[in-house]
Amino acid sequence: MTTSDSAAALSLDEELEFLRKGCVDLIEPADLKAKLKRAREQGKPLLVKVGFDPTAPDIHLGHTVVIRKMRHFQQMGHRVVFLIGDFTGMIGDPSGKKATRPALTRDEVMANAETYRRQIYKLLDPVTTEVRFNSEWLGTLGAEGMVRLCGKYTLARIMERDDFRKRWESHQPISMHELLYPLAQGYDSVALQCDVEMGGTDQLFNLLVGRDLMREYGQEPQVVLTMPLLEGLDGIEKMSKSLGNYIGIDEAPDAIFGKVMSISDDLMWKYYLLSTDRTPGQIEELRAEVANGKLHPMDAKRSLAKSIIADFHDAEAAERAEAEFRRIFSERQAPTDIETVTLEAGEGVMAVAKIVVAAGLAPSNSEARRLLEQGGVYVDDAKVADVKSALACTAGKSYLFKVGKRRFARISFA
RNA sequence: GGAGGCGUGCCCGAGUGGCUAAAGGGGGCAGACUGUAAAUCUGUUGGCUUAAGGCCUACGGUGGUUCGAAUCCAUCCGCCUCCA
Repeated sequence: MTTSDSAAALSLDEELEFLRKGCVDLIEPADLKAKLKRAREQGKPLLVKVGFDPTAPDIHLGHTVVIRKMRHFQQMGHRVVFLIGDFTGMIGDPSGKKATRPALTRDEVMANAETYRRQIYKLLDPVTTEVRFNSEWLGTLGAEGMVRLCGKYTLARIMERDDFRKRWESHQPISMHELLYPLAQGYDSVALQCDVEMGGTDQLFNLLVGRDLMREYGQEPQVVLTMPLLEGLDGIEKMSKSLGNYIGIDEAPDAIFGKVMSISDDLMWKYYLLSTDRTPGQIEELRAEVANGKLHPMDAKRSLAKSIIADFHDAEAAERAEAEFRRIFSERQAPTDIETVTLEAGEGVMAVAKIVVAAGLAPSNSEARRLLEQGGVYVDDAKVADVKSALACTAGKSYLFKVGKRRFARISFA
């Protein structure tokens, strides 16, 4: 995206400022400065690590907050390790409530890694990004190694972690292996001899354990940097695939545009801050323009949507998505590309409700009837509110169906 | 090893024999309005049906008591708490 020779152009303090922009925790700023200074003097880039779950290769906008920060480090000429936690993933995730997930096979892990690569290179530089797997060192650690590792830490310190403590106090179960999770993650930093580890703010504890363990192993402790968690489309819960409130990096431009437009006006500013490269100053300017009426909030949101699409696709796709959105929602016209559904022709007529279901525009007859009753069904631009309506279904007949706000289909009988 | 508690629809959570497809909230969907799939308000939210009635499925699993069970009993499974 941006040139990576900019490091040379910045002073040490400017580089530090650039890298810490947007972060929540930085432990410790002085340590980072010292590391950056040494990197310059010795011409040896820093090693920056971020861990990812091997089972969920669908990257969404929430993940890109920290990935974007990884890119910032790359732009400053540092080394970035995209660590796939294939070993820790096999143990099980502490935050997961349900049963331990089945261990992934080697092939599955590799396939997921490929998916990750394809997605992260939309933001990261493929040449300087190193993809690693923590089974590389954790898998060969063995029971003895694990016991030794446990010996480096105490239960009291593990229990300092907020969610463990709360679960303990409210008598929620904590499995033994969950206690091992922070240690395993921390050991990753030891194995890689990281200079910096990043993650969401919810990762603060785990990242700090890495710092402690590195000291225990006689290494210089890593710098810890956390990024804010991005709320999902609902504006309340953190963005996640399981909650369905996410924008996937792989989604079609039209879908991304619509989803961005659906966030609240308030939330838009946080997306600007964490999902674009605009500076805080530029964002404040936009905000002021909206506040004093010079800029319509919808236009500000449009720009945001385009910026995000341009990152994951390209500027042209962003323009097309915007035009399509205007068509469908502002002008209430049918989209340009409408899926054609061909149904088997019959004698006589077919109930509209049945057609809606047959075309996959509603999951059940009851739901179709409800939609009709609520005035959500249009056939050839005319509202059909009568539940009993029917249409000729002889061969050659064709209708344009609109169900709800965004489901369209051309239905033809053959 | 012992004692006790819990398991309800997408989620949370009422409900202790019929009036319960099951209160209430969240989420979803639809409509109005609009500046957008913002905000707000309203409606709706198991399935099938010849749409009027009616039928089927559902309150962890399985059996049972009863004219009738989410509600009572037995048993199994899962989860939790306390004592050791």
